[in-house]
Amino acid sequence: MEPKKVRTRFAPSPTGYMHIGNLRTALYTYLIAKKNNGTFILRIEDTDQARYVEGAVDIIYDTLRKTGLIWDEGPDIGGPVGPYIQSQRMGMFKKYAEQLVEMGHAYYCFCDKDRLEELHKIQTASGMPTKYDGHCRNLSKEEVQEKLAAGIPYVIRQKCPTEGTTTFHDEVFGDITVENSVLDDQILIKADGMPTYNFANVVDDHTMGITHVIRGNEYLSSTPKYNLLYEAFGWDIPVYIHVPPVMKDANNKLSKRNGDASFEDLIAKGYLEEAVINYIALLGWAPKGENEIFTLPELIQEFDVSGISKSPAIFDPAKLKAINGEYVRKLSKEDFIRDALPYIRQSCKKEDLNLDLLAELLQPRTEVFTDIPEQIDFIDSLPDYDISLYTHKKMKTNAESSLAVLKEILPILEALPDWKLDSINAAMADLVAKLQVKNGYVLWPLRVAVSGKQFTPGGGTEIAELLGKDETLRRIRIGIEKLSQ
RNA sequence: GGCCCGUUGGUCAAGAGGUCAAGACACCGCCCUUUCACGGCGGUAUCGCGAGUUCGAUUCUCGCACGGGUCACCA
Repeated sequence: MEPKKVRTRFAPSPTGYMHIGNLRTALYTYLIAKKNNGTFILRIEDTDQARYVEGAVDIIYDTLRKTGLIWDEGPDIGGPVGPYIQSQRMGMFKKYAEQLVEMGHAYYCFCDKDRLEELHKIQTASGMPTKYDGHCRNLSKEEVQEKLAAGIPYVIRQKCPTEGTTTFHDEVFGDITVENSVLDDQILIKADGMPTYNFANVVDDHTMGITHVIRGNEYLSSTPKYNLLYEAFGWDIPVYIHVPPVMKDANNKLSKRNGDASFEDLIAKGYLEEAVINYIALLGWAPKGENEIFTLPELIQEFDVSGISKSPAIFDPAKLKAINGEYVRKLSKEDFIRDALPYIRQSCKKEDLNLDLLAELLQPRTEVFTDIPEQIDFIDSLPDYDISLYTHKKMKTNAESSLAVLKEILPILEALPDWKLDSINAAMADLVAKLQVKNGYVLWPLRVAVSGKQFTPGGGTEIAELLGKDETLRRIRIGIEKLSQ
């Protein structure tokens, strides 16, 4: 039998932000489609008007576009099985539900909310499982007609078998079997005539030809009921791929409510889209080989459902940072400068800044762009430092030796005709040779004097070039003054 | 509480009935080096517990513990 062309769908609710778990689901959904030369579909599930948020759909579009998860069919571009916005598909569901009633797989229920609440209370109090008690399950056709005619509000419920078991297969979790007796006769069509999510989802997935359903494993427990629906209609059951949640810590999911970072937040914090995608791919999925750094096209090659983990994965900011660092280092110098400039300007306003040189110093030392401002906060003005910085055991320097060295350096640099890194380096090398000391004996005091810091991107000579001759000399004089006191 | 699912280092995780139980991040040490970082080399650290099957279980089975999910006219 010719296998059906793979069609997957990402079906988010427009809630106003894209959280990491959701984005990962979108990624896996995309990868499974592309891996199989299939179609990746975007469907917006906006039927909960109460939760509707202005602009939320745009956030979904933006995020998917920025991360490269480009959909082949969707609300904005259409496709053969539209509409792709659930609220525009409302007309079709009731007729499917009525068909189910006729076939004996669903029934009208006239129970009002008070009765249901009462039932729930009793069941909870007596420790019984809370489920619909089947009150309207066996109404005769006449009774139903009568109530319908009388205009009594009703819902349509799924008629689940009460005996036996239902088994379904999941690509991640394997075969799962449940007792039919625990299945609730869930509502398919609400009193307002609209479908519940559970029903709409099944009908939408089928009518859109979805072959692989990728979703969070919180849906694992409702899957048997979905399958009963597919079977009742005689539809093909999709391949299920349930993915475990992304956690903040051992006990809590990553969520906006806990104040955890959304995709947008991470980008705002200076992370690169590619790095975020690469990292979240690794959260709950392991590649076959030892490499962990993959671009999106490489992920398509590498991804395999068998590598998806069954257990939850804790989001580790340290690892994300490390991976981001890899991507920052891979950037071309031009791209690095473009992305880093706003962060550079946060703490360095100097006009005639040698961006080229600064970028070379900064790029290997930057894991996240937000590291940058603090690294270069000494450029605009010399920090007020303590002379203890001049003491470095390994360099064999102290305040006294540094003072002597700075006094040697000052006239040499004052006399230096062209202020270029090479000539500064050469001048310092000459001094080192003349004094017959180690490089650091001369260069450590220089760095401290020009930066006022212990750790800087690049060494004293690079900083000297960056600062320019006048400022460098000024700072060396300040150093001499500090050390002379 | 019923049902379902899960449990390999601090984190992500590979793994197979017999392995010195991969790799990455983090951490530590060394090298490189004018500091830090980058890069290179090395190190510490893991199979939840108890039975059973077996010559041998981390791997298979069953209990237990712990954690998660689900039990809406929400999605």
